[in-house]
Order: sequence, then C-alpha cells, then structure tokens
Amino acid sequence: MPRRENVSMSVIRRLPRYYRYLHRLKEKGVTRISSTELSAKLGLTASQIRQDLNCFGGFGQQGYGYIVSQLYDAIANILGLSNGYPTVLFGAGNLGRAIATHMSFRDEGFRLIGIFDKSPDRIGTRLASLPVRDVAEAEKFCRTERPVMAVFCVPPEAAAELSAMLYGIGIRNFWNFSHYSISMHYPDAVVENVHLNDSLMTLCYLISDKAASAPEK
Amino acid sequence: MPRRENVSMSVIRRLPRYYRYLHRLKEKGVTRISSTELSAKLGLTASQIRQDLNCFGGFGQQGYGYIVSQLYDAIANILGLSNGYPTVLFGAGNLGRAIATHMSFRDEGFRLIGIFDKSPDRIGTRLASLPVRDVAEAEKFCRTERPVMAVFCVPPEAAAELSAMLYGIGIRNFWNFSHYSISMHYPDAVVENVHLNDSLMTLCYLISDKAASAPEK
DNA sequence: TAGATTGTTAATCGATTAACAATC
DNA sequence: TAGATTGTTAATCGATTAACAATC
Repeated sequence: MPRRENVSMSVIRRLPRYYRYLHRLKEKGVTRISSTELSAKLGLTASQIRQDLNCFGGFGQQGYGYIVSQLYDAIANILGLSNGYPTVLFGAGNLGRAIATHMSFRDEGFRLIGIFDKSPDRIGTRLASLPVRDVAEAEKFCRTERPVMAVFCVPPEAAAELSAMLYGIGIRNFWNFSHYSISMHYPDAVVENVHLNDSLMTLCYLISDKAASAPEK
Repeated sequence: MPRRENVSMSVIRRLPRYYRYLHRLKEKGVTRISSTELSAKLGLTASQIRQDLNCFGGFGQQGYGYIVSQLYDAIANILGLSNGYPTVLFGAGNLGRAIATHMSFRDEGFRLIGIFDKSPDRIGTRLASLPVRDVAEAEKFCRTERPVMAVFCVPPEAAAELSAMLYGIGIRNFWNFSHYSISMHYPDAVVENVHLNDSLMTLCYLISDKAASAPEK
C-alpha cells in the first residue's frame, strides 16, 4: 500500500461505501468494474473515485478497469478490517443492546470482549454471547484484557467518568454515542462520534427548508 | 429569518451542535456569549461561527455578543424543531426499539405516531407508548394518518419495498438506518442516512492508520 | 468616548471536477 | 494497432480563515 499521507476524512468516509458496493458486486458474480460504472451506481464522479483510490495506490488497469475481488480485498486491507481490535461496550440499555447484537463487530475490524452496565437488572444477563458485567469491575477487566477500543452507549456523565478511567489505563479509541465530547478532553484520542439526535435535527431542518422553498400547492 | 439561500450541509450539520451547547449554557444560567468563547468550547474558529449564523440572519450585537436564550430560540426556529412532523417507524428489532425509546422525537421536530413490524412476536407489544402494528396495515394507516417522515430500522430488502409503497402514497422524508439507497431510487426524497457499519469501519481505519504512522515503541 | 465584538468582505486553503497523456 | 480506461496533473469550485470596518 504505497502513498497514503494525510488522506482527508472525506475520502476515508467514502471507503466503506465502496467496500459495501463491491461486496454486492462480488455476490452478483461481477468480476470487473470501471470507475465510470461505479460512479453511476454510487452517485459520484468517476474522477473522484479514481482520485480517492489513488490515495492508497494504483489498483486498476488502464484500458480495463478494476478487478472487483482485488479492489474489495485492497479496501478491506486499507480499512484494517482484519485487525479484530478487542472492544468493550458500556451501557446495555436499548441502544447498547442494539449495537451489541446488530453489529457484526468482527466484519468491521473489531472483536467484542466485554459488556458493562451499572443497573442490577441488567448485570448477569447475556447479550451477544457475553455476560453483562458490573461496570465496577470494568477497570480490573480492562487492565487484564487490554481492549483497544471502547463503545459508549451511556449518558454523558457516565461517559465523562468512563473516559477518564479508560484513558488513564491507556485506551485511546472510542466509538461515542453519548453527547460527552471525548476529543475536547483528550485531544490525542481517536473518536468516532455518532450523534443520533443531531442527525434527526438535521433531517428536521431539511424537511422544514424544503417546505419553505416550495411554498405553493 | 432573512438570508438562507443554499446553505451548505457543513453549516447545517453544525447547527445541532450549537443548539446543544446553548442548551447547556442556558441550564448553567449563562446569559451572554461571544463567538470567541463559543468557538473555544466547540473547537471551531470564531470566524466560522459568525459566518454560519449569518447564513440565517444577524443574531448578535456588536460589542456585546449573543444573548444565549435568544440564539437558542433562533436556532430551534431555523431547524424547525416545533414542527412535530408526524412520523412512522418500521422495524421493532433491537435498533428500532432503541430509536423509539431513546429518542425524544418531540424535542427534535417529530412526533412518533406509528410503529410497524412484520414479526408476530412483536406485533401487539407496546413500545414508546404505542402499539407495534402489523406492517401489512401500514399502507392503510399511512393513508389515513398521513405521516410526513418514515424511519427505517429494517433490512435493505424491506426498506426497498417500504420506500416504494411510502413514496407511492406521497411520503418524501426518510431517516434511513438501512443500507438501501433511497436517494438513488427516489431523487426528490429527503433522506438522512445513518450507517453505523460505515461509522465503525471508519473508526477501524483511523485506529489502523494511527498505529501505522506511529510505529516505534 | 473607548473597548469589544459583530457582520461582512477578501484571502487562503482544500476538495472536487475536468482533461489528457500513459498504457493495458 | 485501435479502443478503453486508468493514473495524474491542472482548473474549478466551495468552504474555512483572516481581516477589518461598522456599531453597540
């Protein structure tokens, strides 16, 4: 994998889309695809796709295009999906349960090894083939099991406490569903935020705006 | 609300963050804030914040700053949060349940009026003070209740079917957690996608990339 | 009035698109 | 060889940052 110097977030966020689409193509038995075909299917420009891929190396063949399975594997490799980073999840409420069961962490580069909650009702139950543990045991567990990433499906106050503890024992990567701003407090942490409320408000804006700009009828 | 012509998505996606932070300030009893203070707290530049807000009008006062409650209300108004758009949700699995219970749709511009699932185990149960209905009744329900937005917490095949049906009866707005590409099939639909798998893969890239660029030790 | 901070214009930076030479 | 399509450079477009005049 040559090149790859400060690739922009815009490019990185498109990689999973390429990856998903190539997966479908593979399933359909398509072996070869050109940037033009890809662009039509994904609603991007061919130029952009070639530009994006060339951040990481030349995966195509002039006059021919890209070999689907080869490009698919290359992107999996770029994303690091075979790493299986050991992961702990905090919060076994509705969202935590959805994340734990819905996500096949394994296919996306992670391996769920521990789930924690503070509620006695939940502690001891099983979820995604794992026991839900008392969050009080989390520090001890993490010191021995050494997870690399933590998922936060907890309220902001809990996220504040937990990130302090986890940062303290060396965890630097977070998938954050809470509204606590981890990156603000730990600038060297790698944080991927998912703010569902923000997403919903954005949609509300778009709907309201459309209604405002198309007033008649 | 003056101005507002083709405001960019980058600006729109920052509005909920401003809104959330202003909410916290209000709670803390802060009445006044300058763009410089705001920028420090949010990790943006003061310039950007002023630029963003001025897409919608002049909410500040020279030499003074912004009145917290006034700006808060203005943003709520810009986002259209008081619209209470009637909304239906499809899929009462783990994710659907999380969305239905976790989200206070009301605070974010929507009003959940119907939940649908195809599984007999789930039909008839209650969720977020609503009965889970048979998806077979969805069309009839929507024809009479006229929801404005639909949430998809279903697999892609179901999303394909449902979007055809819903588009057919006039629904044009979607909060899409599935990997079915609504906008590709219905270009005039307003779609907010949430792709959790993509988010996770992006995080995997960032972790792998960090590891690669800081090799020693 | 003096100090502060906005609103807004101009400069910079980065990302996307277009074009085309290289080459399979 | 001719046709096709990449890799890559150059041109355009848009978003962010800087600067400063307006004004509270």
